[in-house]
Amino acid sequence: MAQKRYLQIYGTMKERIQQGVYGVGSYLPSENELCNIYGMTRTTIRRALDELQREGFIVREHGRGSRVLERRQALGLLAVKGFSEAVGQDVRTRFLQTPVIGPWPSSLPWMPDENERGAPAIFFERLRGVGTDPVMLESNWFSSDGLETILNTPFEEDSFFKTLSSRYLIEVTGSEQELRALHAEDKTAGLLKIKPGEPILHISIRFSTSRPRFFIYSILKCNTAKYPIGNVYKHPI
Amino acid sequence: MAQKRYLQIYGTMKERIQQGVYGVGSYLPSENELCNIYGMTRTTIRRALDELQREGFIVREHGRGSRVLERRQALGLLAVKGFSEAVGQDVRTRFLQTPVIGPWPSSLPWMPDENERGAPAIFFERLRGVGTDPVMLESNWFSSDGLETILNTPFEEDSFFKTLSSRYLIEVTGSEQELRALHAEDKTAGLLKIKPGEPILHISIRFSTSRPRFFIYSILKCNTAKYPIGNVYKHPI
DNA sequence: TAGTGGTCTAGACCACGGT
DNA sequence: CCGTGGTCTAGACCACTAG
Repeated sequence: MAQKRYLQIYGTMKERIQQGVYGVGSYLPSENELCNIYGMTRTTIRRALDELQREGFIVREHGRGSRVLERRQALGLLAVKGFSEAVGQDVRTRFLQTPVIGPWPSSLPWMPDENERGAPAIFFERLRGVGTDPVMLESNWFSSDGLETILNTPFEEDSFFKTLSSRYLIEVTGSEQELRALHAEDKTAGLLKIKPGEPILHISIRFSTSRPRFFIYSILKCNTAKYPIGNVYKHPI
Repeated sequence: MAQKRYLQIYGTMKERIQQGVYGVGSYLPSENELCNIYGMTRTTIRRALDELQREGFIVREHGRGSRVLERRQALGLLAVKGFSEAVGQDVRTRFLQTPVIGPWPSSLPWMPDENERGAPAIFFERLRGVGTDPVMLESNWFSSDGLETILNTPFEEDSFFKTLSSRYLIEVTGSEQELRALHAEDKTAGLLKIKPGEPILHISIRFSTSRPRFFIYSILKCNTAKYPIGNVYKHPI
């Protein structure tokens, strides 16, 4: 085998996207067409497209096709995944603010669209720590439209996403993130027990969901001095 | 369909790993055994295991099996992928130090093992920028053992990884990363044209390769003020 | 050599989007 | 209704590990 077949098609498609043969916003040939063109089965074609999607070159749209995405201005270095209760064993959570109705924040990398701003936001805030060390301040916003009842009942198993799923049948389908290193403001510094101005890692996330035009916005402010954010990754490609 | 079958098996295996039914360092039942146990085909089983691997719960070992990994001390929030020339279009690179023989650094999250320290390190450093803005200082170390000839010849297409691959047949197979927000030291601040003490995002990476016990260590110091690190991710699960 | 994971084929049926 | 992507089956052959 000279090269893996899914790598051939992956490389070809990536090249053509970068060269503009398949322009931003346009659709790739359908999976069945690619099968015929390249003489591979759908499994192999799909494997290549899966990786292109993971790297943010395309999105698959059920019933429509695979659309070419705009390359982002930010440095595309990290393939980031969502929450998925990935925090470890010893993590403790304390509510600083249980869900309340409030205004939308002004400091997000993504502006909530008109549809979302039609209803006020629901906001909640938690402090997460390992043992007795506070390490992360988590702030969350989402549209109250249709979710007012979440104000009156506690989360299931302390998990917001599980509650969304089981009570409202809303599933997280994707996320978009930005990482920044910033000075800690006084409030954050106090909560994380560090000096104001110390560097803090800000992770801003926009979760997309199975409910159209419903997003969840989160800002995580992490003290990485003792617990850096980390992971292992084995390249599938 | 009550639930997708690959999600069933994914959830079951994840639960058992977290509960210690499959302890750290042990091997999961083989893919064929799982097929029989759960009455699914290998494709479906493998899809679940693929995701567990992506999230860092297991590693697949060709010819041996799927081994359960230790959950890391760091907060496991990001599934991070490697370089893969992911930096954008306008990115310019300037060598601050072309490859030279030198001592191993002392400030890495992972200590090079005895085998690697048997030979001195090769070090090189680059400044990467978008247009005229410097945004990232990249420092790299790896063992000189068998790679001395890399000192005398420029990289192919400016890419270290391409050079490794074509000239030494060494491929990157995985990476491990840690993210920290830190104060900029004077030297870094000068190069990135910011004030000393400003917050800087440090990304420490250990690349593993197809050559056993040969790793590449990188530290990226990023000024995220203008260009945050970012990405999109569509959850496959 | 036996067993494992890695790649690939050739189908099937379903859910979704647009006509 | 048809074409799209999403899930799944039932095989095949290969490459790697270990006894």
